[in-house]
Amino acid sequence: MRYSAGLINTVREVPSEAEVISHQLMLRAGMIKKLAAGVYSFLPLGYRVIRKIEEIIRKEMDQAGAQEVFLPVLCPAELWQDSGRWSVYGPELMRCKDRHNREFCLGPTHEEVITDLVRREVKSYRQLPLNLYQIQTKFRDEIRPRFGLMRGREFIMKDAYSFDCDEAGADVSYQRMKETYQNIFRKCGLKFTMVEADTGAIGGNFSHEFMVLADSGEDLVVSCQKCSYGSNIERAECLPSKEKALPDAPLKPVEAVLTPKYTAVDEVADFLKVKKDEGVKTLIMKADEQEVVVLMRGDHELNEVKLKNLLNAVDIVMADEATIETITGGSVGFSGPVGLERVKIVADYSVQNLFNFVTGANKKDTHLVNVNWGRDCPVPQFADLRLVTETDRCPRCQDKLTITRGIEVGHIFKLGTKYSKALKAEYLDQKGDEKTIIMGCYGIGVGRTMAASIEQNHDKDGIIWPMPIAPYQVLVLPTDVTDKNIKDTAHDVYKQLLACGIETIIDDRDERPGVKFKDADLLGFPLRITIGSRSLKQGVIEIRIRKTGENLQVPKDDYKNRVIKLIQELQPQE
RNA sequence: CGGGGCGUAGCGCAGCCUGGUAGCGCACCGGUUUUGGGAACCGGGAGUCGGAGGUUCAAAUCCUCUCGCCCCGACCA
Repeated sequence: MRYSAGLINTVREVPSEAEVISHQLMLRAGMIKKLAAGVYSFLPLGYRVIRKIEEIIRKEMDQAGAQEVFLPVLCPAELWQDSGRWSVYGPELMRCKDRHNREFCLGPTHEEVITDLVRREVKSYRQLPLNLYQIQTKFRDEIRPRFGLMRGREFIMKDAYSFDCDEAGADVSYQRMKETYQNIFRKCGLKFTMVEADTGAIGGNFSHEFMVLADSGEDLVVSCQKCSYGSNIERAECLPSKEKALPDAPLKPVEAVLTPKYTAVDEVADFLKVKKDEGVKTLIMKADEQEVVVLMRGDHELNEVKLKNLLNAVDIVMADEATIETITGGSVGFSGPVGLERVKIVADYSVQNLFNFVTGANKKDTHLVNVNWGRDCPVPQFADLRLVTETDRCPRCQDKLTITRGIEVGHIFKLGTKYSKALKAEYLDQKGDEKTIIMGCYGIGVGRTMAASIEQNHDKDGIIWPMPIAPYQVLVLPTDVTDKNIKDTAHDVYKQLLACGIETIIDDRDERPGVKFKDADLLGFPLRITIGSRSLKQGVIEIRIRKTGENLQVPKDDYKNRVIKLIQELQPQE
């Protein structure tokens, strides 16, 4: 590729729309361009990266025995009504109507479509197991598209679906995808970690996420320093807190204390001279329009996903002021469990062992001290409802936990029969009995993987592409194309490398060297060969490694071998 | 959807408060000199000032409405 013939426009200044580094660099490198919020065009260099990631995915998926298909983006509403998700998916589903007023949606994921296909095609156990995948544009009308390719409303996703006769087979399929995903991300040159995850709107029994660790990540990843335990914080289990021995002395009588204007746990604890973990905070939530009171220890945070799963709710939000006042009869900031009737109360395990604790009085500017379960308020339902913190211990091995930010680039689910049952995807087994197919589904965000790679591989000068997904492996850079000797040598090197099957681009623009060096760094090609008067005089070829900044001077007759070797060395190690 | 911010040339911004010729830097086009880490000078093209309505002799500027975009929360590959 000749640079001068390419559509490559780099920009010096950071566009104001970009917050995270991958977004900034992709815009500055002219790899993507925004058309609308969360909707991006890929320009030639950017699209080359996408295609490289896609090819790695295809190769690994095919090797795992999966077959590629291509499903429609436009999906009829009926299928979604059958699965029940037409109403559940909410405004995130891009809906539209055709000229006959029939309803459709733009596929945000394809369980319905693929299950429909399979139920029509598969009749016998002889046709199973099956793993079908596609790489395609998905649509989700996200409330807030963010961070460029990281969270778009239109995005490229690889989605795969497995179909098995029984649980054992489904486990094998799941396991195979788990390994395949690790291969894919490793071959893309990413550092990642696999964690347990919540199943969310897709549903199913259990799932794993593949996380690229990066500060800009939207997820929090909990991992054990000792064993292999890793989990999305949404799912991370909390070990029950150590039991506090009940006091020998009889429980103290409840007392109301004036705490004017103090609503925050910190303030109340300070004011009453107690520790934060000696108080119970009371959250009034709405779970699908049903009010529920949640009790947490003062120093803990609610994990909304756990609450959602406990209540089997679709949507959880904080109740508004009016609702809180109706339920508690008091003002916001002074809620407590005492005297609450006719409302569901759930509490985190950590408050189970508290006694003589502090809580709101459901009365303005008032808190209660020495509250005790049973005596002063009903004993609520206890459950694991809180967010893990770094002071918690690993639920598997009791060692220390760390919490880091991560970008979810892949997610695999064991679905079970959620969709096959709803859509009646069945087969006949050996005995001729009708059985429901067991499913799994497996997603990879292709654009997000590209963004995550940049988050992980960049420096102050720009992108540093891992070799396997770089738009070009080598950039040949003549410092001055008006010098015939330099120009001819550069073109010769360029042709030689192409002849070796190396993906090469030559910066044949009539620009000053500084401009070309800056662009080379920004665009992030792994290897750069500089042809200038300096190296010509010395009779050497100069190879620069983007990642390390190392400059190699190699003999003219050996440079091809060196380039080939360097390309190999820069491949991810097995 | 709630909270905050921003819409002026392809990009980054000034001008708005106090109404009166639409500006700067980068990028782009032509020219001269330059050429190993974002060159200098000369000349040039490019703008419905997000949109609609209003106030006014006069609106980028004041008022009302509206649309878009970005950031913080709920969603997720």
